Amino acid sequence: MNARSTVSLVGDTGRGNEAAILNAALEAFGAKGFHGASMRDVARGAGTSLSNLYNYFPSKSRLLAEVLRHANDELVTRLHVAVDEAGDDAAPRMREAVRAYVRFVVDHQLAMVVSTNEVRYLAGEDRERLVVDRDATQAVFEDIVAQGAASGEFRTPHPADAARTVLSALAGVAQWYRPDGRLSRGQLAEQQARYALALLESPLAR
Amino acid sequence: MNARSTVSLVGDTGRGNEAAILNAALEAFGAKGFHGASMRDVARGAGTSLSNLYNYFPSKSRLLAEVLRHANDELVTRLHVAVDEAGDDAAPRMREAVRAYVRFVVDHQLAMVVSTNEVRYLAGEDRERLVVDRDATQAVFEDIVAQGAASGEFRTPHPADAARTVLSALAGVAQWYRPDGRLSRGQLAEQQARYALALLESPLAR
Amino acid sequence: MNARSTVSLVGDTGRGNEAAILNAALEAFGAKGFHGASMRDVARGAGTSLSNLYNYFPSKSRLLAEVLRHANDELVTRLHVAVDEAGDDAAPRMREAVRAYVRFVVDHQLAMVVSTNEVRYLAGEDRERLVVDRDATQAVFEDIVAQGAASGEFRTPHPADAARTVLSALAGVAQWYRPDGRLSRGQLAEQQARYALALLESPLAR
Amino acid sequence: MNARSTVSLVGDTGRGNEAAILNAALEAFGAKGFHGASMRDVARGAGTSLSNLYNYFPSKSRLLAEVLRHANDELVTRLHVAVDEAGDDAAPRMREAVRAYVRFVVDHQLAMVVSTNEVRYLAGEDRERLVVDRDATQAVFEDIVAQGAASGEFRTPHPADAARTVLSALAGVAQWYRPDGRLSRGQLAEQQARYALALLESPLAR
DNA sequence: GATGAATGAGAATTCATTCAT
DNA sequence: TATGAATGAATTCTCATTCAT
Repeated sequence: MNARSTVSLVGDTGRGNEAAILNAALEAFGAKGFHGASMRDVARGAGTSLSNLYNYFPSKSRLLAEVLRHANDELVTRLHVAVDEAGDDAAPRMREAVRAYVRFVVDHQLAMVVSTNEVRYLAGEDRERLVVDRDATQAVFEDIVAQGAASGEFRTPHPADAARTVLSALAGVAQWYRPDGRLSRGQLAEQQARYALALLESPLAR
Repeated sequence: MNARSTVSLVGDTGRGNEAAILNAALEAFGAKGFHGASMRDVARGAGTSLSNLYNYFPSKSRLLAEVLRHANDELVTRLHVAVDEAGDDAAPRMREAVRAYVRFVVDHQLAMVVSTNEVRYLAGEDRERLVVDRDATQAVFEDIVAQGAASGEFRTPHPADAARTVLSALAGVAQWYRPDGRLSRGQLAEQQARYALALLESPLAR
Repeated sequence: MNARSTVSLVGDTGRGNEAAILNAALEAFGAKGFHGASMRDVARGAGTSLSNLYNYFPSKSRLLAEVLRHANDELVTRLHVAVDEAGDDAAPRMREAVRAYVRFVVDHQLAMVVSTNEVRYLAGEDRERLVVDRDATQAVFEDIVAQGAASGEFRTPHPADAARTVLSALAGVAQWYRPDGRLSRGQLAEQQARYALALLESPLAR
Repeated sequence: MNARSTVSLVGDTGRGNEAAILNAALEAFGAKGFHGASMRDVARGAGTSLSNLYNYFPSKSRLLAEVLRHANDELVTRLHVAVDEAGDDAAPRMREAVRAYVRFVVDHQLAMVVSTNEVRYLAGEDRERLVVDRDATQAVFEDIVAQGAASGEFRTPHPADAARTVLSALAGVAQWYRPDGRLSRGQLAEQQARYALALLESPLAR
């Protein structure tokens, strides 16, 4: 069984409609983009009134910021867990990082798409906080590539550039993935892991 | 000297302000996104009046469509020229395709960014026409990978998936590239070519 | 004393500014026509902001539709009441119908004028609903004429055509009536009743 | 054969596109109303350019004025001809006047509809000139009714009021007439003549 | 927390009209 | 006479946000 319906990004936060609003915002921003979606769209999706939105979030921008924060937190957490459990060698660590990333895309594709497409509309502190989160994700991959380059497991030069390229390839997955596609979640993860290791010129890549 | 200021995508079309409007639209959509940019922004950028825009394009959507058409036409043309001149073997053909793509990104980064981020706001016929153009780009890479897989030059299985992944990596370049960056245009192209060939498991990849 | 200032068509609806907006719309459409009047005109007349109009009516068309619906509802109601109280014979029933119609014109001339001149700008469901209402008015007159033709009270052939002609004559009243005119409300009604009965070739017409 | 396609109101005026523009304006104003129709609509209908319209008519208002003048001129002329040929007695004169009016409606329904619905948008001199024409039409009917009332042919009191009512009934014809209707042009004229004479309480009314 | 009403700014688009050619 | 390009004002409608309840 391939299909796996995307699950709400945010679970109950113990604060009334907050989770419903965040999830509705994710859906609205995903469907129409930040500027294309209106607060009315979000309210409708959350099943509450327009003005009640402002009891939870002071502005549309902050709403977007919170949505993206939830998405990135979850991704970073999953990456760290996966890598920590992968032992000490670079290749298996990279393999697990890719797997975790792909699984996140499959579970929360919309969150990834919105995260990619709408960050640009953040400004000020919100933007900075997001950049930090982004960098944390990037750092996970960079560290592994650097480690592998040092140990000889990866023969690619310029670890940072290579890591960035691996991440670009992974980000692409969120753009084209369809839950009813040919590959299962596991197969997709396996495939991307192979691409990544090959790109990094790991002799272990099958 | 690395920096190479991005050049206007559209040259004089022989019809009054048309080129100025298209270029201003590209800039506006690039800076603020399709919904974030207003027709006033475009008019201001083109140095004409708001209402005059509508003597050239019947709607904001069609304006976006034309911008994207110009961008994709140019890219597809460049790809075909590059590949045609690259001889018969898959690896050099892929290398030239990647180089041409990267050069286009460097010359017209904004066009690539807008093309990637704003296609989703097209609808109806405009969208379909764009999809056709997109598929043409993808086909160039797929054909090369398939040829290389058949000849043994590339050992990666699933040529279509691999081609798509290469393109994702390339699309990423447009998102982070800065003209004042560390790598020259040529170095950047070279690097991406190496990543692509490695990813495709070409034994020739250094 | 003849003059009788036209009274607001719509009384308080229990929903904020709704009645004020409907009455302002009636006045604006009456003064400048549907396309000649702007939503700004309506807002100004209703003493509210332009955008607030859209909290009550989703579009200018729907606003027109509601205005016309109120007008026609009132007319049809008055006609039915008048006819029901007029006994069983066709001639007095026709006389009362005409009287009621004329009284409505005098009380709500603007509503009648707008109703006549602007229906054409309705479309879709709104138009259909209005046509139904219109037909109800026409049916009142047709039924009476048909009854009178059957009983011999009216000697005109083609009851439907004759009824339509009577209604045309009555509709004309709304176009030229001025409250400060020569005839009182009662005299005007009497006169029109005489014309109608004569047209229908009733021997009772004096 | 009933159907009789409405014929262009204005024939060649010996001045380039003038007739085409006037007829296109009639059609546009008829279809969408004065304010609902744009000069672009008129230009399209006339097969010429927007700006060329202004070589013939200095403004939209004047264009409307000219259209209405042509329509009313033709109607008044037809009425005078018909009445002059009808002998000296009031009843046959009225009959011929009604016939001529109905024939005009059938031949140029659109002109009548526009004439009725859009006069209100004229202002200043244009309006005054139209009112004069209107009054000429009304005078034709009033004179006949007055003559008949004096001679005893019509027993209705208040000749001016009665004449106005007859005209209202006739104006109604333009609003509902359809060329593919049940009645032929002749039958329609006959029927309306009967209604008019009956309304006027002429003993000769059959 | 929750709501409905309210608002000013701004959106895309259309308009009648002008002008240089 | 004819045109295409241009424009400023106005159009309908939507927006994010506020506020009294």
